[in-house]
Amino acid sequence: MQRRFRLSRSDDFKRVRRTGKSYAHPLVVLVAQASEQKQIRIGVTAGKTTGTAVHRNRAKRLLREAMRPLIPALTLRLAQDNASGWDLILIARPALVTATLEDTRSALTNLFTRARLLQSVPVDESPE
RNA sequence: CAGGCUGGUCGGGCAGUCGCGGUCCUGCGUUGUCGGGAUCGAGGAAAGUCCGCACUCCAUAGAGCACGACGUCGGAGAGUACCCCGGGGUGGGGAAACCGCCGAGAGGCGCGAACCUACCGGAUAAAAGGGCCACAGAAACAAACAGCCCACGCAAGUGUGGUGAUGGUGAAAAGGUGGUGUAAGAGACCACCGGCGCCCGCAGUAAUGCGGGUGGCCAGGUAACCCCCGUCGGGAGCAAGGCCAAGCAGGGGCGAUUUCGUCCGUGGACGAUGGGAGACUGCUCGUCUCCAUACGUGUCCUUCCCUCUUGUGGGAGGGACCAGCCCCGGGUAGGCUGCAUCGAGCGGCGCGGAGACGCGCCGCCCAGAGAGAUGACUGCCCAGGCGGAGAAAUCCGCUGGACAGAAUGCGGCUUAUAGACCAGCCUGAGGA
Repeated sequence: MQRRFRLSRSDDFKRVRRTGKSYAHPLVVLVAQASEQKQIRIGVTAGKTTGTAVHRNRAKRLLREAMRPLIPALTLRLAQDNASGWDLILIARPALVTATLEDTRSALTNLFTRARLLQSVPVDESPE
């Protein structure tokens, strides 16, 4: 996931977490808020409860790697609906440390479907 | 071969696909949140933050006190970092890391290799003091419970005195054995042994060791108690610090009161015209937006209540507007820098040294984010583990890699760590 898709400013994080709408999953929590900018920006977070620095890094890398192939679908839908952009925050939960890439990806598609950012799940994956 | 000790090394490898960050180069009818290429991209502990140094800011005439840390000897690090003086050096001074490294000594401990020593300054000891020593015990540094002895009080018994030999207590009760001596005893005295101090000699750079002489000095321990002696020590930290700097607030300045028409009527509304400011836009034109001097009993919008001619008036509340631009200093958000290689730097070879390490030559340039890059998947292989087959070599299957993630740099320490390898040494057993 390239840096240009990332949410990086501290103020943005605060704003989204305060006013955005959140969706929970055992592995990860999604917080979403519409923005004026015509693009998707994603912030990835792992708190102290996730574990040590190694575990936090592992969780964030897993989320970014799982997120990467989903970005084209999200931006496509953005173009179709001519809708506003979205600022998203993904918050890792402790169980994510032991999860595989496949687990993480299905968790994300599940969350995006529930948040109505994706219309249907991709072909060979199903939300749990 | 088994068990053990010490030191060191490594801590998965290769290939492919997809992906991320830095640096450099490069392409363009498209200058991009663009495309292409090259190259580099975590650790031995990156961790804990227990310390030292560099670096930065603050404080600081000099000296001392207080407080804190440390304490066998020699060496390496290092005559380095750093400080001082000077125009100029072959100049002067000179470190540190909560006991780090090498070697030695002393004490302790283990069969031994080894290991440990805040148990290595001082308790009369280069020189001076204070405190404390639980329980038990008569008494813990001054002392007489029992016992022993003598004298006196007639005696039994008791009291006064002497005694540290005997008993008991205790971690510890004043060096041990034998003798002399004595009322009984005691280093009170003597011989030998042990300890301590002093003197001399020898060995060693030294700590210290050995030998001789000498002093009855032998009345303890504790300085991770105060204290004394010696040495060292300003404080805070990269969120240090430096530069730039939206917005808001502050200070200063510039800033348009045009004309005509219509309507209500001492002033306004609307339209036109001209004027001012900003944006598009670097400039001209043009277009668009805003402004009309005004913090007032202002204008506009709106909610509720009363009046009630359903329109007006009054009251209470809410919202919007009354420009814009320029300059100034301080400075918030934010940005840039510090910050990524030229250093007590790393690697190789040679030489010197017992070693820490030093010298010489050659080569190298080696991560750098700021919501934080170094990852994911697949295949093959490898150390190791488990199971099976086999007399064995070996083969087959399954499994399989810990602790852990840079954030100013370097150094010391501590802690975590699956497993593997190498070297030296010790003990025991067996063989030649």
